Amino acid sequence: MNVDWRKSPPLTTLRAFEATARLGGYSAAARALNVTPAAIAQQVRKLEAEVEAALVRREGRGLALTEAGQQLARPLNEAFSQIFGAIEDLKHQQAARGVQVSTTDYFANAAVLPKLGEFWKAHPGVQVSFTPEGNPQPIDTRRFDIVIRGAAPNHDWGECRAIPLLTTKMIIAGAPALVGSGDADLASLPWIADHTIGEAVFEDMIRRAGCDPDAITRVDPGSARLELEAGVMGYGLLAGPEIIMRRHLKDGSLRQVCELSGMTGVYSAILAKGPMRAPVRAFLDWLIEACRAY
Amino acid sequence: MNVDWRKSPPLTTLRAFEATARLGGYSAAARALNVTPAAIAQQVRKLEAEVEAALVRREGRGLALTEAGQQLARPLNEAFSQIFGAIEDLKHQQAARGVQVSTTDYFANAAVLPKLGEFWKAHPGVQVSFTPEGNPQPIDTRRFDIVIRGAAPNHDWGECRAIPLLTTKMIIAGAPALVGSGDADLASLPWIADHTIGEAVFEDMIRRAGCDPDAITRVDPGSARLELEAGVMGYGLLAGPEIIMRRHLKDGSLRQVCELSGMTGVYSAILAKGPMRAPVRAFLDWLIEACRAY
DNA sequence: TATAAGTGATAGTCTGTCTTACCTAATTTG
DNA sequence: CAAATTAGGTAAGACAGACTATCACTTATA
Repeated sequence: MNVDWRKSPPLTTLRAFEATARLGGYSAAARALNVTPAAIAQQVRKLEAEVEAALVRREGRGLALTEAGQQLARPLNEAFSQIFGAIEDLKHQQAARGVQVSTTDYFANAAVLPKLGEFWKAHPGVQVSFTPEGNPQPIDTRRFDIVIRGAAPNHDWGECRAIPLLTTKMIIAGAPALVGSGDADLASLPWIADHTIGEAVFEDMIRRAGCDPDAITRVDPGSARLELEAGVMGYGLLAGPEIIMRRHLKDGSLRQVCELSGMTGVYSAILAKGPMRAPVRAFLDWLIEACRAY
Repeated sequence: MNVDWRKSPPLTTLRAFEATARLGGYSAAARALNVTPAAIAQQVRKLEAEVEAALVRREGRGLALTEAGQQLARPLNEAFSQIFGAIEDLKHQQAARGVQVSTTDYFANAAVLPKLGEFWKAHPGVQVSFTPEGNPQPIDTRRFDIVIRGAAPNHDWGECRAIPLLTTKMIIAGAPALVGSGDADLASLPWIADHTIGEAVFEDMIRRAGCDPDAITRVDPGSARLELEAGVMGYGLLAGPEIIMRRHLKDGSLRQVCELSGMTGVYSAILAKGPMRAPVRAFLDWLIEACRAY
């Protein structure tokens, strides 16, 4: 139906009257709407002036509806119930839907999963679904509430909000068996075609390490998810963010060859602009806090 | 259904979104609600924050609804249509209902009916129903929109609004055949038991005329409606407002004996407090103007 | 009769909506 | 292809309308 609000009374007056009719008095309506009875009385009088009819009549200590009042009260009650119901449905639905997170495998393994138990404990009701994707994969903020990606500090995320989670050095590392204990001759060793941070960044790193991207031997394990494992197994050098190799550096399965000075990676949470659902905010807050520790 | 408005978004945001969804954009919605597009955009964003979901998405030059938006738009549209319809129904019904007027017979005959044609002409759509009642008859502002009654200027109308229509002298008059051409001996003549202004006032008038209400001869024509006619026919003296006898004074069928100085009658329109329907206001305005001429 | 609970009325405060102004993006038109 | 038009985005300030506070008054209930 075509509704022309220009010749309709303010909605607040309708709401006040509806509550008055439903609850049987100004005082009760005032409590329900969290205002003073005087406010309700004013609104109802205003509505009466608008429709040019008496809607309530004083009766003893309370109020009674006039015929016109009863006639108006029923549809108003139904309509407001419908509105309220629609809002509630949407809200619940939003709150119930878990948090959809897209991460790079390695970042999830290195930084998120180890601490995720804490989040489960703190927010038992919130379901978080991870979808590991390659770092260069396009960012779909329609499907995902949060997309975690690594990039250079000055990366332009376009339309989206980007919240920096942690900064990591970029390093070159390899299995001890490959790189030995001292300085290694990087140009002579094979490189794992590390895709964790993107191809362009990878080539930049190789140049910064003093090698020619086109001249080196590249080893591609076939899947991005196997690159780190391939590095640990000694199939080649790994170039990438320190954070994703940290565990292996610690337990000795990888050894850092050099640090690419003047180069840092930033992992950010990418979100669509606009409102944020409560569970998303909860997870994001936790994520920011969790990453601060690294 | 029990609606708790304390955890529901402001209705203005819902109205703004509903219009946006129905009309397909902020600009169109703004035109419909008679505000600027910026106002609509703000309201919709506020609603999005409230329900924690994106409702609209920019698409080219215009907008498109998200899934959540579509889900919310349908019930809102229905509900607002219902509200709007209920208001419209009530308003039309109010406007269509004619004006119910209760008058005293004589006042209607003397002051209202002669000019009523003007009102018909000026307001062809408005139906006015007159219910002649005796002046002392109780005033029922529930059944009547306007009650016209005569009384002393200081009369207390209680709960109601009283709008003075015209002031009239109180006089004593009789048929020429009864009172002759000079001064008449009032005490010796019969009096019509004039009820047009009320019994108490009638007795007061007789005293003011120098007679004892208990000593005079009273002629009661049986019905208040016949009193004036009885006076014209010479059955007795009439005491009452000048206005209701004026026509007869003019055409010579009645002759004024004396004027009760210090006594005036006021005919007033009595209305219930509260809002006034448009046709009622129209008639009242006309009535006030019409009475000013007397 | 006292007390509590409700409505009626009004003046002043204040919150929230709206406007203004300027911007960018996408379409249409000369 | 540039100019014009139409749409939405954002921020600051103006303004209206809703609300509060407080009075008086009425009607139930103990």
